[in-house]
Amino acid sequence: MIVRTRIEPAPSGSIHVGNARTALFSWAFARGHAGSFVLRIADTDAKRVTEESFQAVLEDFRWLGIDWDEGPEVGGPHGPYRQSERFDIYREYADKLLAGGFAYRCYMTDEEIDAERKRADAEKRRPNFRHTEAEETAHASEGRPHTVRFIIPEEATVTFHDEVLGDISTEMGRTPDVVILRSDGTPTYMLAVTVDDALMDITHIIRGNDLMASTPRQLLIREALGFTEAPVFAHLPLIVAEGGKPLSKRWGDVSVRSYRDRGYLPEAMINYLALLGWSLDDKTNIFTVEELIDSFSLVRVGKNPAAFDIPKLDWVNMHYIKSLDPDELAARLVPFCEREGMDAGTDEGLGKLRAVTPLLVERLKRLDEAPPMVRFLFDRNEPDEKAAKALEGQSEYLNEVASRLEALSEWTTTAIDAALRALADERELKPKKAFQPIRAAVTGTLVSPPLFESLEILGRDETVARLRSAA
RNA sequence: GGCCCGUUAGUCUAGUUGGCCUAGGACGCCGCCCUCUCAAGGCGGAGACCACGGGUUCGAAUCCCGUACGGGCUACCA
Repeated sequence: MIVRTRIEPAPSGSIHVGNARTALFSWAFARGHAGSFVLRIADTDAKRVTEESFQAVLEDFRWLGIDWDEGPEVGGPHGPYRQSERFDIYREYADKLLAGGFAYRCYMTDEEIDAERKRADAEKRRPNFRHTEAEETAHASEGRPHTVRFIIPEEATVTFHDEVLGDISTEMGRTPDVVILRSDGTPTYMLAVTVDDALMDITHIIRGNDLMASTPRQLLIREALGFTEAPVFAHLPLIVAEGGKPLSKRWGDVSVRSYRDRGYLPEAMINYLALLGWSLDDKTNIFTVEELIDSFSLVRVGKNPAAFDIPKLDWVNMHYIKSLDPDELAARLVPFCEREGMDAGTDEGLGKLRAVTPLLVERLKRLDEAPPMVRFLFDRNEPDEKAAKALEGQSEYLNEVASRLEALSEWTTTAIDAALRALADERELKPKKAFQPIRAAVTGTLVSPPLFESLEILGRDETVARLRSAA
């Protein structure tokens, strides 16, 4: 059997980290089994889907390094891969269901449906949305709009095996007949996903646990449609916020894009996401995508929800930042610096960044932390409040520092270091007392990369000029 | 209300067939060291009666039952 997995995102802008994790596992599973990974766009509710949000989804996957063998832009033998382009197919299957007596037209208005739901609830039974034959003919001749509902056999107990959760058995007695075609003739998720998974020969349906409840219904539809071979199911534990609450916008940023914008590396996101609900072994925290693919297995996926923990993500990200070589890091820093108004994309700008990266690499958790640290190389900024305070009454000292630096025979970190320490010794100043005013004068802040190295990179003329002007 | 799922430290987890678990690793936290700021790094530490209550067993985090708590679904969203 050739393994085929898929991810089916709804294109509502940048993907949710939970979807990214699901995609990652589904993808890793396919890759690890020399199978195919299909990207299918769940845009049956086409009204609010924009081209922009569709592109955002593709871009997020590309950024993460998750590629697809079949799907938008690459095509494939089972296309099209946007459900909005497959409506005819779904209608055809809905007709089959109708013809086979597995579905019926429901002419009820929203009000009627509401009322029936309330009644059913009070009577502790499932709601009934069907019509008598007479009603149906009447409604049809009036041209009343209708949906198509799939009949859930009341006595059915659906059983399936889940690779993560084990055997699941569900009694369908109170599950209402499910809408498969909306009144405008478009299919719902329940129909589209079932038909597509079957038609596209998906062998392993790996998806979020929130969709587990829909599995029995999909199995029933599948069976009614005559698709005899059932796929393997694996429902992944949900990713939640601290306290086990749903990871919603309310909690904070949940889109992949927002993490990208804050300077998380794609390799770090992949690594961290893989740690949510899965583990390589009892002690490995850091691994490459290749290692993930090689060792990923559904058996090792946990059952319980995982909380998204930013501090740990930061730690993983820091690890990957450290592993970048200086040129690579400098290049990745450019957009973040430009965003903050620095002229970092030029040869000169890149040169400055390249020079400081060795100093930054040990102190960045996120790429977006770099701009404030390197700003002094691009602008002569006004001292901030704390820096201004550190400069008070330091005129004479700063002028002396400037003179000493001017007198240096060579402009190197070692020479600067020696000169400034010598001066501090002469004046019996503790290092901190001696160096903070200089840092304040030159960088405009009390927090910067190591001082002597920073001065060397800045250059003698600029350093001296800043010292004199702050004095 | 109904159907289904889950429950190891603040967090992610290891714990595959019950004994090597006096529960392992990581993040975070605390302390010390290093130190020109901020970090990083090194060393050490606290933190879990394995949700709770019953069983089964010579022996249970691991098996069974119940309870509590949490979550998902119960849409003409996916």
